[in-house]
Amino acid sequence: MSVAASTDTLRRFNRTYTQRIGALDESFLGTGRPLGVSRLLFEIGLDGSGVRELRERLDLDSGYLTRLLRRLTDDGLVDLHPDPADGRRRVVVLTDAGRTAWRELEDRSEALARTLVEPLTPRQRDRLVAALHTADLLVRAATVRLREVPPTEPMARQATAHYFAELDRRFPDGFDPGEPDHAGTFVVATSDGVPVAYGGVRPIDDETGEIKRMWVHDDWRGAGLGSRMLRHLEDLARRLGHTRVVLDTNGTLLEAIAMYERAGYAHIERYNDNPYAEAWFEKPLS
Amino acid sequence: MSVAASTDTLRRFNRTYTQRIGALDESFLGTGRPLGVSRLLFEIGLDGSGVRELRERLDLDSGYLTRLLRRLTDDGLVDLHPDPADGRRRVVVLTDAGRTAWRELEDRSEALARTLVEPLTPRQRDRLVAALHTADLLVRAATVRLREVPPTEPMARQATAHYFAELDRRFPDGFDPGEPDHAGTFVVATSDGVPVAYGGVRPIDDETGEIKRMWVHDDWRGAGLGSRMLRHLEDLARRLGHTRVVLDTNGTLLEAIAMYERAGYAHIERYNDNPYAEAWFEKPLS
DNA sequence: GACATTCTCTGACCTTAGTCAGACAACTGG
DNA sequence: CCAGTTGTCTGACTAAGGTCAGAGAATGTC
Repeated sequence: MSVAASTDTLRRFNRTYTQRIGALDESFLGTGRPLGVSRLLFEIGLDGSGVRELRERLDLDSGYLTRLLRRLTDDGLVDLHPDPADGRRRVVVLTDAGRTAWRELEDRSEALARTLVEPLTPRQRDRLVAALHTADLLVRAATVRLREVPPTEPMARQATAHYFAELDRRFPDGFDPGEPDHAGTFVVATSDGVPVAYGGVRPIDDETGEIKRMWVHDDWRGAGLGSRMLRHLEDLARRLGHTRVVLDTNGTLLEAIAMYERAGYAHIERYNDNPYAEAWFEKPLS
Repeated sequence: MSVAASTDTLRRFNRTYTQRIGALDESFLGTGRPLGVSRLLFEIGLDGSGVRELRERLDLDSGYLTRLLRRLTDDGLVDLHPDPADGRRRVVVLTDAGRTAWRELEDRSEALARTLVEPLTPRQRDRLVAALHTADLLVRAATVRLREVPPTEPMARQATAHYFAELDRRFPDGFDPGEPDHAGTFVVATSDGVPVAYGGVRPIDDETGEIKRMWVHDDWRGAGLGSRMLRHLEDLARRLGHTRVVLDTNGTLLEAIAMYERAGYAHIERYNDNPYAEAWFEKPLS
């Protein structure tokens, strides 16, 4: 289906959704407390959370978050403690009252879902659930956030570790990453604060950039994330002044090779001495 | 599928949706103007609108709507004229500048849809579109609003007209509504200001209420709306002090009969002299 | 050990989004 | 033609939901 034909349905749905469920959501969850505070309370969760993490996840201004948390502490719903591992940070935990309030939110959220699902027949329910499940996956995939990171940042390290582990799993004789090599500019794709794809560009010479460490999370394969990351890295290489990109890969990584070919990469001769590489590609950047 | 099993998916989707698309929506549409004003502008549409209708559709406070419209007129985007048919009412029409702004919103909305759809492969797009289409229908069905109305109100008249027209179409010898009879309490189900289902309860005696003029819009059959209206009318009858409800119907209305049986109605003897009736039902109200 | 950075918090400030009561004009039913 | 209703508008008010600059402590880096 063409992009244009898809957007109609999407827009119609968006309208239906914001009008109906959005309104319901507010009337259900925002009782007694403003909606934002309720959502924050819910997001803290029964196990508590780091303030830092909350700020990232909810994308809030730090001053604003402090104030929201103030309201929750004033109401006796949460306690703030300094993080034992890092004295600058705080962690939030729910008090007993907070736990009760959290469960009440949980109940309301469940009740909201019920009012929506109950009028439907079992068959319709099945259809709705299947539809929403699909939509959820695809919407998540489409709204993943790509961000440049230094390869030494925790998120990048995590992604790299996943990448190496996968190579080790898939190569017949395993994989040894050797000395850590942090040359290049790296990009991580995150969803809910978890790395789901990764990759980087290392300059080989003025013209040429090399695409490195392309990785996509298992659960996210087939969601178009790989091609998206690849396009993103090509843009990055272009911005870095390169006019072509190259990459190497191993013959066992069939999906990757297929993707490179789909994306307009052409086979070339060996250009490096990477012992694990079995195929080399290049693509000119227009 | 059970209600409980369904709510998980729904809640997860709701979370994904409000977090991602909700946020995108704001950043896309709310540029320059607050989101509410933008939405209002969009809702007015290229053909203009009655203020009264806008208030109904968007469920806004009249004072608030006046003020929102003020901002749009101040910005030179819309003009307000008195309705020629009724001097109390106003109609809003877009100015040339308003039309331009409207188209820009349209473009942005389209662009938002694109950013969501574009990262997907054509196959995934198909899946997303199908899923959202289904979800849209079912969410609409589940969030229809039921409201008591005097049977003389325009909305009720419309629904009654649809009902009579359908009987006339389906009965072999047509249907003649005869003298208008407005006895009873009526309920209309509306979606986006259009009646989609209708029905009423007329007291026969202290114990007994009669369910009358049950009608569901063609496009909405099979969405559980009929059973929902029926349940609603039973509740209404209960509130009116009745302990049982009865109804009559015609043999050609097979779906209706099946629905009554599913809902616990039992066949009884003829209890009235309605020449069109061929089957009579009753149900005790617990 | 100095310097830059990170994290939380505070004060000052602002817009958005709404509610409520009442004024006033236009219409409707008897 | 009069009493009640409907539709719009105004004034007065409130809560929600932020933004921005900077202070001050804790930590990392050289």
